[in-house]
Amino acid sequence: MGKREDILNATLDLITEEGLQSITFSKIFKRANVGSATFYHYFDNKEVLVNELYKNTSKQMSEFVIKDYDIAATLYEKFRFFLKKTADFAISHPNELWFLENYAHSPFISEEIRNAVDPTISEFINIIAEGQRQGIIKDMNPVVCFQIVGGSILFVIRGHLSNKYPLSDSEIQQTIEVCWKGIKV
Amino acid sequence: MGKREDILNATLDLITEEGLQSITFSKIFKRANVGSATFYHYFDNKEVLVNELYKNTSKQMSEFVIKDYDIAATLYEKFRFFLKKTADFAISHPNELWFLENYAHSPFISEEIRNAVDPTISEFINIIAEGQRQGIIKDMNPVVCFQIVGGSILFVIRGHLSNKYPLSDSEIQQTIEVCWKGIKV
Amino acid sequence: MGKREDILNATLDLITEEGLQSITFSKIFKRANVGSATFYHYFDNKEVLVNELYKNTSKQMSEFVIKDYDIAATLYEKFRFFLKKTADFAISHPNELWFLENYAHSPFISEEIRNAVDPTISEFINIIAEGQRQGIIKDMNPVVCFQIVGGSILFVIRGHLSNKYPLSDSEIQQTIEVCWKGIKV
Amino acid sequence: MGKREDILNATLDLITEEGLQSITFSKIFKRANVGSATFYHYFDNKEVLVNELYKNTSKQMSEFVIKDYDIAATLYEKFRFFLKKTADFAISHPNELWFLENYAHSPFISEEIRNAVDPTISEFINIIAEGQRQGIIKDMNPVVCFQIVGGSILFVIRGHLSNKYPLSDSEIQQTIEVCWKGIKV
DNA sequence: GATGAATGAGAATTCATTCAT
DNA sequence: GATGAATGAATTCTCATTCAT
Repeated sequence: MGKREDILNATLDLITEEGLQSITFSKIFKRANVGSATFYHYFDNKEVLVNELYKNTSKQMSEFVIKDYDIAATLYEKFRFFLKKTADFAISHPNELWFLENYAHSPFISEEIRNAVDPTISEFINIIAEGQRQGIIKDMNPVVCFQIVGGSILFVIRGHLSNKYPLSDSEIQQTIEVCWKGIKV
Repeated sequence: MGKREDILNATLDLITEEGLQSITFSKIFKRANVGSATFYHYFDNKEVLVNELYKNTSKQMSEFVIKDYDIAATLYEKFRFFLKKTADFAISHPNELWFLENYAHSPFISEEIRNAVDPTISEFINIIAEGQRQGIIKDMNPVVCFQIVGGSILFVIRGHLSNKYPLSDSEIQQTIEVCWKGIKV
Repeated sequence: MGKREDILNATLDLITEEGLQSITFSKIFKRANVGSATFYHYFDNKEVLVNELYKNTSKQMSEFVIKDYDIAATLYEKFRFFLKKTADFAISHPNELWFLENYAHSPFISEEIRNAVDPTISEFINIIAEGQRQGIIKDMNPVVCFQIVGGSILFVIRGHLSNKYPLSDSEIQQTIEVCWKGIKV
Repeated sequence: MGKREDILNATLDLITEEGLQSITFSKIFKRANVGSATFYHYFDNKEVLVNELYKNTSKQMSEFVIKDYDIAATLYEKFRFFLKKTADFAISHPNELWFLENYAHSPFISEEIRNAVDPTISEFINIIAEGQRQGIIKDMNPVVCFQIVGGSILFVIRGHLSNKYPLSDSEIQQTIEVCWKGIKV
């Protein structure tokens, strides 16, 4: 495992423990067991680090969600699959989720990276569009539709992570049902 | 208008203009026309300022949403009202919204303030519970239900604010319809 | 009891509790229950306060030591009296003592006040000079002689106050004996 | 010579030149030719610096006094030696002396450092105890005895440094004689 | 006489970044 | 490739003092 990974891991760990605001480079150096100059060997500056981390974490989430995706499943099953896997990731990786949500708006994240097309999301949006073509899902901007169902599932997890309520699998299933019922014709 | 207000206003203005990351105290002092020590006369430190601002902004949103609330309206109308007003606030106050979402997770915000009960949200949750009692809305944890519909509407706005798509009133109405259809029996 | 006294008392109290270095005016204002401007009504600035305190405390010590002075006593008895009373004051007013010792060297104390003649000390030095005239005490600069015996007694108390050793009356008597034996012919 | 030494030296120089009260960090940085952050690389904060300086200065005095100590000398000669060297140090290093006396009582100096055993003082106290064993010096707590003679010599120097009187070698010899006569049997 | 909000100069401290090794 | 001592500009925060009431 290289120093570069150490730095990225240490940064996410620290975000987890102390919150985004209070992170300093020297904390990262100490945590990653890395000299300060070593950092600059791998990352030109803070911005580059954060962008890299954002890319990494995005990819991690994307790959987690798409894993075990059954291309032969029905449209409804695929829809359920995406939301369920998203919920699973959010619950098991709360800090990654939180980092992604916060930094997506940050001036640090370059336009290019923020707008990069995520293949998993693309596939999900394709599924929605396909559903619309088949007359199963309501006609609307499929990206808006994606935001509707994505927002629902993520906010339900958020509420749970903020200790507003316990969350069992049945609530998650319920949420997915609500989403499906809402958007279907 | 006292210096304390000046400081709070200047801070929010600066967040609006420059984003959260780049704000420094000296910028606040200059903007508020206030000596540095004056700041510390009113706020013990940065944390206190941010908490105060969070309380203020929460209240602002809460009051914006509840304004013109018609207690005599039907349950469906009330539901639509809350989501529409939330969307209106989000669109017209993007920086306030972003500040609230980001800082809600920050270690700066005290547990006490984070968990404070918002009367507008309470009323919305009550409406949901009332709908359930009347057999109009599906039986589920009303707070979870609130997160579902709130997440939908806010994510739709977010997507718009991130330039993913233009947003006309008809998309907002559509979103509200999806929410209602999803949760009703 | 006037505000002026309150300020002086509060200042000495704070020196006692927190040490000289860490005293600030706002602490004094709070402790004395006095507005900041009230302070400046009585004392032009910090220097004046410290000088006033120095004068006050000097006088307090001086009056404590001279109290019950028996002008009819023998020279030896008078000598013992001064040293014993000095020791008594030092033990019972450690903070006053410490303030006097530290600030005597401070640039804050004006030359005028630092060099002001203390009547009690004058009387003690007179006693020494008288002893020399009578051929009882060794011939030397009486002020130097005063420093010798004063230094002895105060350092013995200091050592005690610094917890180097317990101190009973017999050690004090012993110290006085040493002083007397040292300077007598 | 490292930066750490530079900082300590600059601090002592400044105390010597300007007195304790007026020292600021930026003066130290300039004098030591050191960036501000460099200071914090070596010393966690002001307190640590002052403690370190206290240790250094203590050691300096200790080494000055013990220098040229003749272990073969008679007890009386040793006694004279310690007092004479103490006086020499006090006269030639008034600021160091004053720093030691003032800061010994300061809350800045940690208990541990304040109570550290000085080998030169230990040796002096041993000499006193040895004199008592030989029946030359009066029986009393040797530490008290040390304070008696130390206080005498230091107060005599103090009086001189405060411009109360000129001081030639003969007054110092006289003072040492008084001390010896006072404590011997 | 008494007040305390307001101040700005300046203090201590932190930070991202560089450079010689 | 790896290091960490060194940096100075920037930042947070303090302080003695003033002024309008």
